[in-house]
Amino acid sequence: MISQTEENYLKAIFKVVERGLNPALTNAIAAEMQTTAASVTDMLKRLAEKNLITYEKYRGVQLTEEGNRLTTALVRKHRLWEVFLVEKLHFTWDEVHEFAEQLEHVQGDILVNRLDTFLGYPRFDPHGDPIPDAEGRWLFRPQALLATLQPGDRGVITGVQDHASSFLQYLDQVGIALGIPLELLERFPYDQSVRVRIQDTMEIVLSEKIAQNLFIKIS
Amino acid sequence: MISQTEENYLKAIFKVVERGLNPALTNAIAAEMQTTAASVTDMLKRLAEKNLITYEKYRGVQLTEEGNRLTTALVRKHRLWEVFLVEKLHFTWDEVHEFAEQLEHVQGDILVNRLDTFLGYPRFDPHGDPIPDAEGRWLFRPQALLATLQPGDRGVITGVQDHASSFLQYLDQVGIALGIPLELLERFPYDQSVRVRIQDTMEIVLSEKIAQNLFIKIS
DNA sequence: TTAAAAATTTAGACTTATCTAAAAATATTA
DNA sequence: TAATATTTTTAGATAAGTCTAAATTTTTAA
Repeated sequence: MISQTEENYLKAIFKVVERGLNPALTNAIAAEMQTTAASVTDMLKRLAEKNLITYEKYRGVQLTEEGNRLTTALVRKHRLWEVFLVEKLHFTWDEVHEFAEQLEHVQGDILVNRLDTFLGYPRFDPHGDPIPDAEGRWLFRPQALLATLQPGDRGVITGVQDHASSFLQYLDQVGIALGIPLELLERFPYDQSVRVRIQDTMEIVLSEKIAQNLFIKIS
Repeated sequence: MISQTEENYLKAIFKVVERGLNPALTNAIAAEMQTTAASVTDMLKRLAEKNLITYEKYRGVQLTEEGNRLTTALVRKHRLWEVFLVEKLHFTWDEVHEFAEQLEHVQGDILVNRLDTFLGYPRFDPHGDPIPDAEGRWLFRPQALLATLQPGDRGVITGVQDHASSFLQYLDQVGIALGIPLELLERFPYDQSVRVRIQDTMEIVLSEKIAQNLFIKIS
């Protein structure tokens, strides 16, 4: 058996690694978990004891195969519940995180799989993140940050890197949502902000920070 | 804040009281929670400290108004999730308890209320138990145990007292489900078993134990 | 009404998860 | 490469929730 706290640590390690830090270091995990390095060290010993991570003192940790399997299942649950919350209960994409954080700890593979069926086997969550299937397989799609596109590039908005409510609400306000066509018109060298056309009609200017957090699938 | 364990104790107290023991005694709560009397005593002190129960040493406990409000909300959540699991995810009525036990601990009033709306404001769960509304109001309906009916009485099956899987699966097997018409044909004095007609067509014999756990709304 | 039985509480210990403060190891930079 | 800064671990405490065994209170029955 694995506790909810242990599950949260596994996810934190997964996120740190996903962000490019591999092996994941104690302080990075502590920041992700919003706790102290001492608490993290304690937990890393427990997780290593359970063979969910490999842990080398002062050198950081990596998920084992079993740790990876568990973490993938967690991410799958989290994202499927997010789809449920948005599509069935009509929450907005900035409201679902806290609920999904709780729902992901509900145990029982059959429940997740029935939920998956009920939702029609979605492969991406409301933020555009991929949802692994029941066997833990990920479906990645080619996408690039808006900040890396060149003027003239066109595509469709496929995801967000930052999940902060304030960011998502801003996107709602300016009319940006997943699936919307977008064309990069020009980049202003002074502050790296970009002028884009969305929905093939409206033109708006987005700051570099926004462009650094929007994923586009170039067509 | 209230922990999941505290929530489970509140529900256990609620069940013991519902069953007719008021105030609820330590041993009855211990049996319900499948733990020791000593652990229960510890927890009763904590719950009394938080003003969720009134606790008199050696004399048992009662829910306070606040304790009752919290417990009602828990029962509401549990039963609404059961409806979701049966109606949307197509689980059977004997499969839903364990999942609902976990889902009921997910925090956030708005989530429960959205779920209620999504499900169409059901007032009874898959076992026929009433679901309190968002204001904590219960809707009771007149119903009697099959064991208390007289030959010639007719009605509709409205609920089960026992929720054990084996009982529910037996009912499935003999064709008994909520909403089905039933007529008591005769009671055999030897063992108090009953012969009934269901669906206005099929005749079956049910043991006294079954009759003691089936609720009928007499028409 | 008093002795025995049953129920309940207390005492003390254990586990998980957390913290602060101090010690140790690693990394950085002069 | 030696001194300093940073990171990480250890040591020792605390709180929640649990347990067993012993003590206490209440109930039952002779």
